[in-house]
Amino acid sequence: MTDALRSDGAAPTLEDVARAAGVSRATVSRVVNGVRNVDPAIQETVRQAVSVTGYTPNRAARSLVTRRTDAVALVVSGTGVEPAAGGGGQTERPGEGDAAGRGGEGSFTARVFADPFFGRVVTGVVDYLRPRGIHPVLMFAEASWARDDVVSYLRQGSADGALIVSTHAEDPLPALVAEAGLPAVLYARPARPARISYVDLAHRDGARLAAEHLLARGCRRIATISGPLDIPAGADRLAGFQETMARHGHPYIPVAEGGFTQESGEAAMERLLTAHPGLDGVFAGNDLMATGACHVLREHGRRVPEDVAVVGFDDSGAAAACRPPLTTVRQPVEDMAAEMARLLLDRLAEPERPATSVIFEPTLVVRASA
Amino acid sequence: MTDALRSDGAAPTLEDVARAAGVSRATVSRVVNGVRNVDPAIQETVRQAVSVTGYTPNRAARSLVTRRTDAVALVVSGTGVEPAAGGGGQTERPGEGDAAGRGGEGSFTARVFADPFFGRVVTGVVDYLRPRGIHPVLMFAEASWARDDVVSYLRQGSADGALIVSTHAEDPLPALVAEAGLPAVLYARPARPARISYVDLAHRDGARLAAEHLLARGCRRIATISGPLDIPAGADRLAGFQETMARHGHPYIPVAEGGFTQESGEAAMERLLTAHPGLDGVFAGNDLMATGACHVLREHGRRVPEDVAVVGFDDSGAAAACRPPLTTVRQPVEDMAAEMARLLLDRLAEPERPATSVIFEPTLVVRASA
DNA sequence: CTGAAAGCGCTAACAG
DNA sequence: CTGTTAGCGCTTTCAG
Repeated sequence: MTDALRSDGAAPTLEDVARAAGVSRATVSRVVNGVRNVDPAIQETVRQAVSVTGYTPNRAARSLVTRRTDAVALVVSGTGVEPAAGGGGQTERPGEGDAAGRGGEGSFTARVFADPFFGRVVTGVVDYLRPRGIHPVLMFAEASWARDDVVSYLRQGSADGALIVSTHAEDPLPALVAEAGLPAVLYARPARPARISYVDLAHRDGARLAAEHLLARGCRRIATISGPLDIPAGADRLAGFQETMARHGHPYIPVAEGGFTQESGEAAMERLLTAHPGLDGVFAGNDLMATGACHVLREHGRRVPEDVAVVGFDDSGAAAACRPPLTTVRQPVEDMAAEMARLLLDRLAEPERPATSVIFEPTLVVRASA
Repeated sequence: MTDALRSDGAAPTLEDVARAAGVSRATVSRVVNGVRNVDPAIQETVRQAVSVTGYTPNRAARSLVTRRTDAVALVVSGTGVEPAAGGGGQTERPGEGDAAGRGGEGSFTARVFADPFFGRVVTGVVDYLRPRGIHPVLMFAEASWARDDVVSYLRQGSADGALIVSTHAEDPLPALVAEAGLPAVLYARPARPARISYVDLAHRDGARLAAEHLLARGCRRIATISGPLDIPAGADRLAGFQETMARHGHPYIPVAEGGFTQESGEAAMERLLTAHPGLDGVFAGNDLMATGACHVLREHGRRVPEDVAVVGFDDSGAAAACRPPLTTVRQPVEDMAAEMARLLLDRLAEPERPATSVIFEPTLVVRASA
């Protein structure tokens, strides 16, 4: 277990082990890689030599010949968490100076992790990849230069493929990656179909669940706080909700658009309450906004769920942390992320495999808020 | 910009570019790497050839000779977020089967990201590393096998060094890495000093700020919800708080230990309230627990801050999201994480540089809760 | 079943 | 300033 047998400080190589074991590099390579057809006795000798020398295979050297890195890029792409600034994220690349790139509250990465959603994606991906010896490299692609980084990173062979969380419809990354023929899987259906696998949630079905629950509960003056409408998840949840409500005789539903943040949920709830003081039910596009709605409702003297019932979406940690705990539509993010990883690994093992998509069904989780 | 000039599907190599430009590989390498001493005219020719062939340097090949990967491991180590199970995280490595390692609510990775703290660390690290072309590889080291993975990952030269978030005092990883002589920087001072750099917060000073604020506000029946006492950050905050209170004539302070989660904060607050119904001030070891405390206080009819003042710690997103918004002690996590990254890069540039530590000073952020 | 030999694609002396 | 020449450490035919 020691790094002995080498005068210089350099790490021991196959050559060193071979010499120590009195065999050839090829043989050592075979036993290290568990290739069969090696005499058990020699196998043992080699193992000893490996442990005596403290040998560890050099990954760069191995990658060079196998053309595999056992790493995948986990990229968070234009997420719609971006501020409603003009342009389209085509900002300049930040300087390389000392003060540059220091993450204030406003940096893209900071905003990304402010939403529990991404932590769940990471969890699902990592838990699937880890037992398989694959390592995730974290990347963010909020601007043109960052997208180029992702593409060249993959083209350099620094990672075997990419897992892309791309919630924003206008995100150009999926197309870029697909055109370049790079192995990738998306979280969320791409705006324009491409030869690329993805996982997604049946958002409309989830919204239907929420609508039916509110209705079954006896709510009759229902409003909704939608997510950003330029994000498919936001738009689909709204559409599904309106659709179901219409089918049940409520063709018009007041809607206030939010930005998937608690703060925006609070603001939206304020607007809704001002315009419709008598409402008795609210469906929010995600749990963060639902939490904000609860706060505002209480501040205005409304009891939840007695006076106003509230249903969220996602079943993130925020749902259970809310007071009262939120009734919400569960999006199995961890499972979806794991599936995304599985699809990528399948594709890597079998490059010709056609692109596929897996759509998950949401479920209603009833807690105290509705 | 096209991948032309190569009959087979293989990626173009330096050789291809050299041929296209009518120069040697060495020259192409020079211009690609921006080495001076290359005739401007030839430089231009080469650049053209690069773009015509669609050349991208192969990272494995480059790493093999430079012995650099431009990647660092970002590892979350035994964090004390672990359940209070016996043993010491020496559990078996999970199977490699299909069902194994699928991240339920209970997996280590899931628990890690349930705390906003880690997202902030990632933010700080990524924002510092990105402009410098370094990529973070996410790793978790909650058990013995996982720690070995980290060590061998580094020894394989898969990453140039490690950024280790190790909050738990008993965590063996810092020592393992230090002994192996691998470049690394810690977030939080190691239990036993080692030749390894770290960043940390002056926890006691932060607790002092909280105590003084509560006192200045007029609170006289003060209690505290501490973090896990086997985590230095938890113990130090408690010690600092008690110390300051004692100095101000309050030698005895009721304390309930929590686990840095909202839920544990709720339970602790219940206990405190039962034993000391008349309390008028609470200092919680972090914002999550403070949020839980606020919930329980309200449920018990106490107004915050009128009846009971609450001070949190960290100034994480939870502080602003809480109703009322939390007065809290700010830990500049993003800055600390960036500094951690800076220390590592310095060390990589100058291997002989001695280990250093940087201690950050907390500040009080006054909001509505106290 | 084992060894010899040929590279993978790139950088870095060292000559010229 | 540019080209030639060695490898970096490993896997993988191909012989034996």
